[in-house]
Amino acid sequence: MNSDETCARDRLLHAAAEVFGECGYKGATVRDICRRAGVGIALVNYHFRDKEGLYLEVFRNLFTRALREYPPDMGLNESPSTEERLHAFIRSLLYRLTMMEGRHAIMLREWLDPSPSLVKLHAELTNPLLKVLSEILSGLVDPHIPQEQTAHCATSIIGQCMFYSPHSMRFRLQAFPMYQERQIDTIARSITAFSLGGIRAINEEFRARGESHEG
Amino acid sequence: MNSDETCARDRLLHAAAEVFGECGYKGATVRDICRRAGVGIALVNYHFRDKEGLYLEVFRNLFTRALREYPPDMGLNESPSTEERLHAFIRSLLYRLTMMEGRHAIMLREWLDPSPSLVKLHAELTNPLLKVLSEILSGLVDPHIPQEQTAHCATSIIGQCMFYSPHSMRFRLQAFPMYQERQIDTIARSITAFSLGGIRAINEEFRARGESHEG
Amino acid sequence: MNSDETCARDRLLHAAAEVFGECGYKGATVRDICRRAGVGIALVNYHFRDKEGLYLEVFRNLFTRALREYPPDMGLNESPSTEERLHAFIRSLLYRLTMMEGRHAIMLREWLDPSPSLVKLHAELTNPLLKVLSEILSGLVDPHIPQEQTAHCATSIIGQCMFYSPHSMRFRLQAFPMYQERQIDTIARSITAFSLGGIRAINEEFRARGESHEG
Amino acid sequence: MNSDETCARDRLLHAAAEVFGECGYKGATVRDICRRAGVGIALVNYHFRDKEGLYLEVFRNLFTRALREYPPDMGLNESPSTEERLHAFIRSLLYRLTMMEGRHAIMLREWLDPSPSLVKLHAELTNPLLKVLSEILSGLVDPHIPQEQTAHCATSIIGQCMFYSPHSMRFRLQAFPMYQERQIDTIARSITAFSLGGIRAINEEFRARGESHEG
DNA sequence: AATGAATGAGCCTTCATTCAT
DNA sequence: GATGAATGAAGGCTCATTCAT
Repeated sequence: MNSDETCARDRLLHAAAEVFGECGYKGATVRDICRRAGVGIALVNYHFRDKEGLYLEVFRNLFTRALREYPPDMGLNESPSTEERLHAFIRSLLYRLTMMEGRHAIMLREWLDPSPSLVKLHAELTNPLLKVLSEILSGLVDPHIPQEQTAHCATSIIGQCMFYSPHSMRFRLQAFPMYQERQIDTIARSITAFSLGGIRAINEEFRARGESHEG
Repeated sequence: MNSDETCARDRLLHAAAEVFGECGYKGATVRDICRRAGVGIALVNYHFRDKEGLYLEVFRNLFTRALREYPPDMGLNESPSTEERLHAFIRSLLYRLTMMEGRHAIMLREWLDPSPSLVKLHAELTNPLLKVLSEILSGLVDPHIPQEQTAHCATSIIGQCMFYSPHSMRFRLQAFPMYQERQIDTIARSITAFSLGGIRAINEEFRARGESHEG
Repeated sequence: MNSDETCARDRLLHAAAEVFGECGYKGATVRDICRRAGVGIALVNYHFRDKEGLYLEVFRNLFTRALREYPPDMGLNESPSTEERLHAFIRSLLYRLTMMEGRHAIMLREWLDPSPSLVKLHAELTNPLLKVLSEILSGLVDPHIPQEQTAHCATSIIGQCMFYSPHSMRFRLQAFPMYQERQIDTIARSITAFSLGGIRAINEEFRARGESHEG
Repeated sequence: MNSDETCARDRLLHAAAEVFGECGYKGATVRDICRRAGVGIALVNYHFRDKEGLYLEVFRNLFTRALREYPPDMGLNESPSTEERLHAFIRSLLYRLTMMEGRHAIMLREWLDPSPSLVKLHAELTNPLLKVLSEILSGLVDPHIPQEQTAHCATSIIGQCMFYSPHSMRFRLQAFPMYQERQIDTIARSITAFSLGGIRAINEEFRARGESHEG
């Protein structure tokens, strides 16, 4: 459609995001990507050196673009409460995951089943986000609770969000209905409430155990 | 070791579980599987018709074996409470996931990124488990809460467990420490407590909203 | 022609000898070789692992076969003189070179411009021949002549023969007439006479210089 | 170093001489040549029409430059003897071959294994040299000896020199020591002595045969 | 004079699959 | 029940070449 407007390099990135998302790294073929982009096969070697180089660039592009569009403090007012910050974090994560749907499914695949060669880049891009979550949790979890337990909470929260990915098992089992983009806010509220309740329970259990030890 | 004792078909299944687990469906090669199994290449077609047929059989085998060893009511006494049943469900799921680790990572891959052709079998095997969870949740979630919200709770619970899979992103980012097999019980307790708190919060929120509507 | 009689592996070797000889290693294509052999493309990988593996095997095959057919003591009677042994050596070398003509030109190419990966095998196969020549020369060259000078004589002899290769420059410049197989004996006699004269001259020069030093 | 001083065309020729020499015609890539020359890829087509055109030009350049530097009468005094002229011819040939070593190995490759498309140019450049050698030999070989036999002598002489090429088999087998540039004169003397002896032997043999026929 | 983005043919290799035994 | 020789389609990648600037 826009094969005459944008430059070939960008068309290649665009098509690669689609194909990698649909077929995964191994399943995608350079030929198919170039055909969809409407460019010669040799261009992937010319611009990105490799199939892997192309993949890496696509990944980086999508990740940063999604993060720019849906940052972890998305839609927060001036002085948000910690609960609001957690909600924003969860909501933005869900939005990013949803945004990747269809032509940008590559990111989801990478989250669910990372390619060995991309682990480094992945960690590089993801670690800042994890730090944000850790910082939010430090305002919710009892400060005496051991670090490990807090990490479990973080894992629980991210795990819930990831599992809503349209590429996860949940999507295919059809036991649960497919969710629409406009339902994301509902899901975000649900996960937030669920998680706040979970954290509260962890706190209570910890305090109860502490008292029984002391008493 | 037992390459001379067990029959070729079983050796093939064993080797296939390894290779599919290590490399994924696309990444695994029939040649490699047969080499590891110590059998001729044509045997895969002879016994399983296809690479896909072999994959399917491996999947069914591992799934049912894991389910036999760690059933969803694992370790429950005679008349368990609903909370105990949820804990048993979560714990058995974690054990099954962990059991598949290493030699049998194929299952985890399939959960995270199902092959299209296996969705049917997958649903066939998984749906009974989801029914069990639904039934457990029906004893914990306020009966007036809409079906959809209950489904969200189920999704949250399974999502948490899945995310502990050693093949998921969490495992590779190293922000969280790798867990040992003996730590599964700890994780199971944590997820159970977190989820019970989550469900309680969902219930409370629903009632609060209901009262505000009524009042 | 005999594509139904001999086994595929041999047909492949035969065709490869032809194509490598005509086009060189780089210039030859696996596709062309397989087409000429009347076999599928994957067979080169199946039997020889690589294009290089095939090349290596072709080389070894031709070399040993030529050596079996025209050994360096070809046509010698019971107690040959040293001159006769040199003549036999030169004649057999010319015969081997000529035998390679056409479909077996690969060897000539390898002698003239060795592939890096084959140097080892080449030396392995050639060194015994060089030892034979050295031993012959030790009966012709003055024993007081330094080793290096003897090596020069060996080089001169082999160089003369090699240059008659139908693939060498001489062949293409057309300043010299192409030689027929039946002329090999004439050429062998010429080179032998030339070389014996050369060795004699080297001996004389050495002695003359020695006397002038002494006197 | 002088990548900014000399014009692009010359830098291209220089780099091409290197790369062609190292990798041969097929092995060399236009991209590599242009990268080494520090110019755009399209320039080879612009200046030389073709990869082959570039090769041809490089060849002609090197050949004429070597011939200018080491002409076949190199270092001769006013009225040289025929033997001295043969020595000069051999010595200059060895020098030219050696000069091409390293950066300009292309010439040696071409002598050993000429590209079909260059045979014409090659003959054009080489034939005058062969005429010089023929003329020298006419002063050494018995005038009654048939033309063909004289040609054999010429072939023997050139063959000996060519075989000293650092790219020939001799160089790689390590059975003979590598020669240094300063040893060229020694080698030239050796080949000259060897060849004069050879020619003398050919003459003697011819006369002996003639007498036996007459007598 | 010179560039570099872009191309398509073609190369080597791999892979799942089959057939004769 | 089991083998392994043999296949063809397809994949990633390279290369000489051209075109617009």
